Amino acid sequence: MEVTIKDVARRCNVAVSTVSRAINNHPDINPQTKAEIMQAIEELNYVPNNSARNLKRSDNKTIAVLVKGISNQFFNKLVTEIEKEIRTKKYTFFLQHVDEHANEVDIAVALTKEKRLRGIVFLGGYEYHTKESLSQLTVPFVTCTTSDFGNNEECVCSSYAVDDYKESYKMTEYLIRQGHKRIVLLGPMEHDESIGRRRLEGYQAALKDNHIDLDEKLIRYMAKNVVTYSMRNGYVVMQEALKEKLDFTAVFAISDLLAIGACKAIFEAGKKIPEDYAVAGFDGIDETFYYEPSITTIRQPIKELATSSMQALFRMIKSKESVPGIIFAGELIERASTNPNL
Amino acid sequence: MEVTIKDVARRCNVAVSTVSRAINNHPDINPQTKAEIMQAIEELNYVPNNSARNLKRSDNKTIAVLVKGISNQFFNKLVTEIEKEIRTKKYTFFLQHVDEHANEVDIAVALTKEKRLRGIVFLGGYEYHTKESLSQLTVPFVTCTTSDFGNNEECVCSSYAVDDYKESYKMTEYLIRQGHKRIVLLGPMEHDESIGRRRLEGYQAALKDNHIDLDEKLIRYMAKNVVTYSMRNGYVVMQEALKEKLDFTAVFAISDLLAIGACKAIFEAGKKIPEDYAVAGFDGIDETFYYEPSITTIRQPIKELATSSMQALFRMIKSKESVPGIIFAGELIERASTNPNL
DNA sequence: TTGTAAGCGTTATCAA
DNA sequence: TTGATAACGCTTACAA
Repeated sequence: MEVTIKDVARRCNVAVSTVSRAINNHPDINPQTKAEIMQAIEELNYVPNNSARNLKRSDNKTIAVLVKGISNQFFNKLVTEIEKEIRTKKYTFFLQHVDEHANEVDIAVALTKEKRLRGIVFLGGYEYHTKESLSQLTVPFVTCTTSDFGNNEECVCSSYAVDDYKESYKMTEYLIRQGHKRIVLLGPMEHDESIGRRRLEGYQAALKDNHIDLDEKLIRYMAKNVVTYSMRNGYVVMQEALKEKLDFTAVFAISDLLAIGACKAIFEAGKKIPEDYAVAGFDGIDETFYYEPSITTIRQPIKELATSSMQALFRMIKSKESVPGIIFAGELIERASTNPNL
Repeated sequence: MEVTIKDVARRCNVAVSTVSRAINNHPDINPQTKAEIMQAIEELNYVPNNSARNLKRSDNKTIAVLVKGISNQFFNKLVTEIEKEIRTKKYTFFLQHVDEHANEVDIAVALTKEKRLRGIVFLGGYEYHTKESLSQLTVPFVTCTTSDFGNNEECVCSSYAVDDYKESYKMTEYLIRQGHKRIVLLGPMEHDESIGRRRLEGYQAALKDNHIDLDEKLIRYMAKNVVTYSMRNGYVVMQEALKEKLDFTAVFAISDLLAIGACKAIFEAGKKIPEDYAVAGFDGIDETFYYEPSITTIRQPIKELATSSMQALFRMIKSKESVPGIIFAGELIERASTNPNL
């Protein structure tokens, strides 16, 4: 059997409450006694049972991170940063991937009860949830990379993301200024209501504002039955477009991984980047730099996204009041995939 | 306050034990009563408190996955598969990254007590641990991608990995047969005692068996102060080698990410792949296909690694007896980065 | 088939 | 400063 607080108490000839005081840094304890207890704990290799603690304590210090959809490099980096922040604050980090088609809020509600969460981080996911489901979320939460969940006046929450519409607009306009008029959009799933849609809208708006007629054929939705936002998806969709002999001079993919897949399809068709087709992505993952040619992209500030999300979450856990979120600026990084002079 | 089992019992005019029987699928319960209870649970939105359950139950169904060192695409894919397996079996998945320089076994021991783990999965990590520290591991564990932990007769454990030595030997020999005699090894950290070392040894052995003198200058250890096994590390080390005007015709990187970094450095130096330098990697991540040119690599069977590890772990949790591990064969995938005809 | 009650390992309250 | 003890929410003998 595992060693418990009782064993420690027995060993030191003190009551369990005294041991508890020692391990929890209570003020009213004799330093001498405490020292002895800590010594015994060391010797016995005692580690408090978390379940018992959580059962008793009101403050079960665990934070869940729910990642919606398949996790890729971008999310992984974000998660890694978040995990660090959580551990630094001595909270327990609990990660769960949630299926593309599942309702992350329902899962969060159940998880909160089951694990007595203190806070939740939502990564990715849809933007709109009903008031009813949201009001069931009794702990503070932050949405990261997705601006917010819609009707959430009653919740303690905050959100941290770039303005997907604006950044997408920025990239499209950049391509237009590079002289492109026929820009393929490697876009979201059809009927997407989330960040993918925002990016699509930014593209459309930029074209319009620059008096370029929107050609629906240039909008290529993500392939079904292929992982969303993946290299493979970009590859498949681009192959299709090339096979159709679609007329275009540039590709704007709404994620870097899609962009990489598209590049491969283009190379396999015997074309050059950027001479035949310019290619740009979105997210700013490291791969874009290392690809040959390096790929133009919008860099999302991952570190800032992670730290400010967590800062807000911890603040809300303390104050039980929502804090204002932040819209971060993305950075357009121009590289050789859209500019032969680089 | 959260709704508890008592609330459900009260609502149904039954005892808590009856409710417990209902939620735990005990046979001795009136189906009618059970139905009513389930109905009430639904209505009250009741979710059992995990901590209380775990405290009472002997079988706290959680499995921890410890990832050593920074996590990259390769590990992420593996972890995702493992998470799926764990959830399928209705276990709780608990992920923790452990620092490159920390002792993962010590962490596992503490975690086991704290969270009452039923099993552990070690990903990456060093190969040798002392008998004493290992004997403290009271729950079954599997090591995945690292052959084993050395002295572990007393543990309930198993291991799943490719033979790093052999696969590395295979790749080196392949490059030799392609006509290369001066092959740069983008190798492990200096003093590495883990898989990196195995791969280095495989390289050395292949050269020797093919009567090629080993030139120490061709062995490039990983850069310190840069994330290990990362694109950046390969990039930096390759830049260095090129600046030295090192004489070589091929590069064998002991990870795909290193290989990609190396490719970039080569391109930036104005050289061609594979015409000037052939490049090969190790692991078989998707990026190697999408890179231009596609990169020759050794594919590790991620899916099989994950499923067989977990199968073994579950079996050991049941039987409390070690099961034999498996050494998987890697697959050499020849691509354009080493063969201009592809 | 159901209810009663003990106990899992902690922390917190109260009294000493 | 310390100790005894109730309680946290659940499972499980055992009794009914």
